Amino acid sequence: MNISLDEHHLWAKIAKLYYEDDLTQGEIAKKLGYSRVKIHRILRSAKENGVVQVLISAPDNGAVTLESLLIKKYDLRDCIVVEDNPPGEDFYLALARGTASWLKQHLQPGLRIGLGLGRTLSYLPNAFITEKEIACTFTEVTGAVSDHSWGFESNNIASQMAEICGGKAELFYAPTLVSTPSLKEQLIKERSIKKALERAQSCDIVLQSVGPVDETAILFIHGYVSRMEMDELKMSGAVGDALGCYFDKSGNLVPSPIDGLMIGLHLSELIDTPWSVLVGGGPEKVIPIDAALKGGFFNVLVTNLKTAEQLAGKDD
Amino acid sequence: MNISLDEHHLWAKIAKLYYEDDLTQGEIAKKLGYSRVKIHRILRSAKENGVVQVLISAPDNGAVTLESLLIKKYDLRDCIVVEDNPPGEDFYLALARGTASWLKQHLQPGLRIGLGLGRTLSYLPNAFITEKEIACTFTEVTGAVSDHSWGFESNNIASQMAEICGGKAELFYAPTLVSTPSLKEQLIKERSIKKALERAQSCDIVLQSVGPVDETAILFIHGYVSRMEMDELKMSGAVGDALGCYFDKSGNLVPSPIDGLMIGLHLSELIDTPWSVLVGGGPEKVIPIDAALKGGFFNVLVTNLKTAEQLAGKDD
DNA sequence: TTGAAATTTAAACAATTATTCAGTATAATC
DNA sequence: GATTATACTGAATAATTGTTTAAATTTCAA
Repeated sequence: MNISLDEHHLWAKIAKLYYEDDLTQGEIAKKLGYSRVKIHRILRSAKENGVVQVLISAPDNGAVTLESLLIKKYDLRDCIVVEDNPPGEDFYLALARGTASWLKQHLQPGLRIGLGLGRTLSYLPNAFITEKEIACTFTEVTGAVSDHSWGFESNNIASQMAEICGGKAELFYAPTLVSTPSLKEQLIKERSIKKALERAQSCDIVLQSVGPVDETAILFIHGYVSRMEMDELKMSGAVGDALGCYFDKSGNLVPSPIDGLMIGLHLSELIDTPWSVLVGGGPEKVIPIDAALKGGFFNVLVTNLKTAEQLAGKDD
Repeated sequence: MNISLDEHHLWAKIAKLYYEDDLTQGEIAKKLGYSRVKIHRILRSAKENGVVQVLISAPDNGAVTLESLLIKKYDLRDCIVVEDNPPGEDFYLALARGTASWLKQHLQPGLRIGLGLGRTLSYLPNAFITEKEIACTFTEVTGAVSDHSWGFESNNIASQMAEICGGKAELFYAPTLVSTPSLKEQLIKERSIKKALERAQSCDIVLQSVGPVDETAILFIHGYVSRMEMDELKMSGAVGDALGCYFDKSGNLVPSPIDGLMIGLHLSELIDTPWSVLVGGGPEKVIPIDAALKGGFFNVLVTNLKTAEQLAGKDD
């Protein structure tokens, strides 16, 4: 079936009346003497054949395009792509600003916002400003990292955020990792820990990052995972972790020695969270982020342009 | 009120989800966590602020643009703009093809199509082809021009068209003009003429051209109007005629000596015709066409690019 | 602080748009 | 020439979009 010039002409004329002169399909039909359905079909053909094109132009077009692409690719609820920055403070700050701006849109009195672990998240309070107070609760979803050498206290994030908002903070009084499974078993039976876990599970929003399975991994740096264990994890296909849970490149959870030692929300529990926000970017995070999103653990992504491009480009 | 970058960003993202990914406003709202109305407002803002633009591109864009412009300017039901041609056969043929193509779209069994006077219309049968027969009636709406020196018989148009369609022709057995008003009075009392006039009045479609008030006017050339009469008409503001009725540049009818002598449909009766098609083009016709359309006598225009441009450009 | 005006919101409603469906016509195949 | 696909049409219906309304919230001036 080929399309005549006359047909194109008619499509364009009707498209102009519809899109430019804002007549309704019914008005056009009555005017030109066609049926309403026919006008509708003509408009559809016009769109399908490229006579009508919709152009969306934003100042930061690249970012927007990637956002919508990634929303589609990973079936996300939302995606925020921030500008690139050289590695360092500014890089994290940009991600934090993106996260803060998203968060501000979604904060409502009474909501519980869960905060996970990660360097990126620690910048959040610096980027977060509110005009008005919102009575929200900021909750730690994992035990605290005992070693404070990162330059921040995990406690502080929840407390700081609560302070800025005029809301309250719920801290998780337990270590992130314990040394034996039996100790974990005992701990999670403790009333206070149980409560903390329940609070974590009932968050409306959870913010969390992911880490790679290599020497830069925080758990490795802090000695929670030995090199041998990490090699084993790699062998079994693990490409990243979040909340201390490892997963392979397809997003399937991979068993790890840490599983029995981690105190806090389990990654698989994020699936029930209305908003689970993955914040992160950088070359080493591309594969972990891709995997985590494929696993469906997160439904919102905050990342930077470069990372977004690489995620968009991955086509396996 | 100024618009922030963030706002643009949000508009663009939502516009992309709506226009490119074909999500409904409701789906977007549920996904992103806004209300449906908010998404609607965002989309409207995006359109209003030029973030969303609709581009309509046809091979013959100029013609289409003029068509929609003239439809708006003169509140037409339809408008067809054909390509330019040097004065002569091809010029008329192009107009005839345009008219024929429009007519073909609108022919339906049982319709009565009225044919007026004019050189342009005489080319119609040459340009008209149908695949299938349509039982239409082609009717002459004025008396015949007695002098056949134009190279065609007015009778022939209706007959030829009827033949092509497999429909029937209704001829108007009377002269276009008589020499005294009393003769006209007597004639239009005649049963056969009365019938012919009734037929003309009950047309679903009437095709007609307009003429200028100058030495090129057919009525002048054939001696129906003297130079003196024409000068008088000009003095009283007449800029053109159709069906032997003169009108000024605003489309108001101007009394003329011919009014009492013309046998046929009166221009003012066209206002009740569902489709009254003005076919014509050329530099000398610009003012008459503009005037006739302002008078509301026609609701469809078939013309050529150049003429359309000049009509579009007239802004008085 | 108070209270009037302006804005914003979500639900209900109205209008428009999109799809389905059944009937008709046309083309292709046997 | 009969028969099956294929394509087109418009009425009916379903879905979506747009507008109104009235209540809630915020803003601003006194």
